[in-house]
Amino acid sequence: MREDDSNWFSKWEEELPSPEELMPLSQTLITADLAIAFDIRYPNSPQTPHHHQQPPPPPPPPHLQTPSTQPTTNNSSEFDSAEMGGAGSGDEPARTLKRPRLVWTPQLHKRFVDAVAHLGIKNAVPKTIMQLMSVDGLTRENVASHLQKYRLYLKRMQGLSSGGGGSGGGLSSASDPATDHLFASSPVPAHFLHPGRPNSDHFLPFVPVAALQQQHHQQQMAAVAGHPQFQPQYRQMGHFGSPPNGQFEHPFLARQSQQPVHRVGTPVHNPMPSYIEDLESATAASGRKVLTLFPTGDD
DNA sequence: GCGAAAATAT
DNA sequence: TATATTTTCG
Repeated sequence: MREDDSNWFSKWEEELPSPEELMPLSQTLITADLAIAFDIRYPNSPQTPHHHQQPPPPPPPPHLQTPSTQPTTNNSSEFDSAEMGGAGSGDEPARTLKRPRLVWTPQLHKRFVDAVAHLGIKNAVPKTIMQLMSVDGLTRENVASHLQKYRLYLKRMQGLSSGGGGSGGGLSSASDPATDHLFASSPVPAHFLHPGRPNSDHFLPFVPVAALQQQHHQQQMAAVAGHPQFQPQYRQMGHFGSPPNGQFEHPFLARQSQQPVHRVGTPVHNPMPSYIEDLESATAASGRKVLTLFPTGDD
């Protein structure tokens, strides 16, 4: 079991989205103007057949919440510069803006579950979970509300699996596809369901120091427009054992196609994805625009 | 700061 | 309409 401890983090690390995954997000932070100014050009994804071209200039200014209506007219709205005169600085938006709706993607949720599992249901409270998750941009409120839902989900599961046994890998049909899509995407630690059964599990060795220490620095959240959903960037805590001054900040590199799930009458074969653990979803073809977060002063 | 409920957006 | 996420209240 000790080995497990040492391994869990490694495994965890591996699960973390590769830089590539995060890249696209960073790109969005750069506005066209800015990019031009800096002579930066993103190797944007291959031209999608026929779709609305990627939004022109993703509004850099941390504003957000694009009205998700009308994907066709990607005209962004008129938010942006000009609007907050009282901000004092004027150009740099204060961190007083409202954050965009957080989208709990399977990955995020997985992290959440992991954190909760590692903490043990007992210590799994919003603040702690949030810290353990080390997800930039995630707020305690976000976690709290998700936790609320998650608990509800667990409760439901208990009820359904209580009488019968669902032992043996046979996942009972406790989860409604429509009800808990997200939750179903990540395995629920068995112990969660048995509070009254101190099995071998909770004893969380230690938590990454990096995760606990308050790093009030510049954290940025990225936003994606189009189908991508809001994906908070995991804080850079990869190696806490690394040199104290090991500050590798790779701004933005190149990243290309992620995996646009174009399921729009495209001649793509659906090999019956047995189980996608990356993204799924797409909430609706309406085209949810996404959100962007920005430096939160505190956390 | 936590948890639950209400409110709101999608 | 139902669901997801946020905001408010105890």
